[in-house]
Amino acid sequence: MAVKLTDVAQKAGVSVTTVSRVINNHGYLSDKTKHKVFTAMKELNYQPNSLARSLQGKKMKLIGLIFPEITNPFFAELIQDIENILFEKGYKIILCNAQRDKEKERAYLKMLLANQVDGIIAGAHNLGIEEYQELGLPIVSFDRKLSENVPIVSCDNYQGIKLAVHDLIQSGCHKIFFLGNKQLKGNPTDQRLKAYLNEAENLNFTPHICSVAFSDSTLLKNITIHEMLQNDHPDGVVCTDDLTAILVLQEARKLGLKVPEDLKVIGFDGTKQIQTYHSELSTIAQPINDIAILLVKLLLQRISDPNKELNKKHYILPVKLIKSLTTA
Amino acid sequence: MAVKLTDVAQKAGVSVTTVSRVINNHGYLSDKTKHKVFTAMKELNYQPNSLARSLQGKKMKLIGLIFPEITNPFFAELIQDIENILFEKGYKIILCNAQRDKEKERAYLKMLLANQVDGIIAGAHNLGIEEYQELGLPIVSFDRKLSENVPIVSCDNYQGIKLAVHDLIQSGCHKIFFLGNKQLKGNPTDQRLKAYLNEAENLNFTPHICSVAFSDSTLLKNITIHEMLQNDHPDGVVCTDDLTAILVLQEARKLGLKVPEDLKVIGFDGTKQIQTYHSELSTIAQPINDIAILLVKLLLQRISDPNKELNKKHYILPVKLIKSLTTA
DNA sequence: TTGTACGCGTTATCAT
DNA sequence: ATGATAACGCGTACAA
Repeated sequence: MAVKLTDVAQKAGVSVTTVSRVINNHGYLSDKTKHKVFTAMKELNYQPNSLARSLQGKKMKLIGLIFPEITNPFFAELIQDIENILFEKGYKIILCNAQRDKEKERAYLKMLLANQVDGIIAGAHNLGIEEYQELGLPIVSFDRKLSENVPIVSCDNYQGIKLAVHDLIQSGCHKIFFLGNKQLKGNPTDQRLKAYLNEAENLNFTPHICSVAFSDSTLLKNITIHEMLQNDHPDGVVCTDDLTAILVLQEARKLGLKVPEDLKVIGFDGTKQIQTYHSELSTIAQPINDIAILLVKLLLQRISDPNKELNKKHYILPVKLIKSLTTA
Repeated sequence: MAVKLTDVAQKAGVSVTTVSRVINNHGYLSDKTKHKVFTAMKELNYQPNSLARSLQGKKMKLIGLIFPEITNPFFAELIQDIENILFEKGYKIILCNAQRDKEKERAYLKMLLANQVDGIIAGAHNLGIEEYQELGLPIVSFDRKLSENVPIVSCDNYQGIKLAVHDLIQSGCHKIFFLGNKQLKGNPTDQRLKAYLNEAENLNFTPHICSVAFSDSTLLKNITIHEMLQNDHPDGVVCTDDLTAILVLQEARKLGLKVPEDLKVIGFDGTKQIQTYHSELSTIAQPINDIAILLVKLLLQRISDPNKELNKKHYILPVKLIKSLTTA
């Protein structure tokens, strides 16, 4: 059995109350007693039990993170940033890989509840609003609308795609395709398609939408992309994420299309990973670190004061165009 | 306050014991009672408190994962696989990003202890053996030697580099460089350099080692690679990870070197990510999923039977050559 | 078949 | 300045 308060108390020749006081720096204690207790703790390598502690109503300093996957560099970088910030503040994270699995997400929600997490940062949403609402836990959401009283953080999806379209137009494109999810679900990311359609109207070009779902397999995406390139001959493609943009580049190469001469491509996300290992790709960069900072800040606010009204429901962070070879 | 056992008991008109029995399916209960309890649970949306449960001696069903980073696709995929397998078995994970930070790793170790995790899968090791040993917790290690009684899982690092060298030789290389960590620390990954040196002797070529540390910045790596390519004119490079291999390809392109005509490159890891988005790269693939399966299996064994002697200390899993364009 | 009472490790309240 | 004890929510021996 692990070392506990009683052991330390016995070793130091004081009561458990005193030891608890020393640890939590409560009330008045003589330096002599403090010293005795500290040395006893060191000697026994004592580590307080968080569980027993939070049984008393203390915070677990534990945050649940729900994301669809961590192998996608965007999520990996976002999660890593969130983890770093939370660690600084003394919080640990339970990582939940919801994939596209309603049941898994539901199971994880239960687990987080059972583990008395202090709050949840949600980035995957296979589930409906209600299930999140009835948790009765502080939640913040990334890029998805969950409920009226859950604050949303997202980048400026509209402005992002607008920048992308303008970049392609300025680079001389005439037949610009939108490659991404077609279904609108009331989420901030819907703004991407909306921006594309609006700009098509403003800039007077015919919109073409090639639909690939985030959840499609790479193989399926490749086939869709191949057909688009071969049959429709776009000279510009706006992709709603960088990975899909890379697939377009690969398929283009296979078809003997020269980038950027025959075809220009622009992505979305702007992760360090892709910028380092595919530096040729033009993209719209999301401010990943700022998103992480804001998500954490809002969550900790809600944890410390759950009933305070939200100033804002939806926080939109600015994006940045990173121009590179694929739209040169 | 959250719903607790007493609330359910009251609602169902039975004692807490009965409710507890229903939940854990213990002893004999009348169907009528069961039914009453179940409906009460549903109505109150009751969720047992893991903390109180494990205070009382039950397992937390929580595993700590310590890795240096999650943005590296190799770790991301390994962690994702581990997470999936553990989830199936009813375990949750606390993710610890140790980076290259001794203090952070130490702090995390304490936290894991405080949170009563059932065990640890360790893949980052800035710390010495002792600190892991005195935890008194079931541990398994990936690719690093921690302690005599901590089982290690790793791929066949020796065979991997041997395959890589042979592939380059067969592709006609004469001046083959080893690009990776030069320092030997008694870990399984040391076998990579050893294999290179041995094969140089066996196959009768002069070994050239270009040293880059895993922790070097991309910029620094690029400079080192650039100098190697420009000054030493290798015609083949064995890299100890895929990401570094991609950097070599990029620097080669900048220098106008044609791959594979002027220069052949082979990587190590073989993640799905790199294979999908850099399918041109030849590499040595680690069996990531098998590693995950084995790590979990060994850990759960040690959790259920901590004192059982290890059959083996070091489990070595086979690697596979994936031949592609960069060594064509 | 069901209920009472105690213990898990910690903190808070009340005493001394 | 320090100690005794109840309470947190749950599981379980023991009792009924």
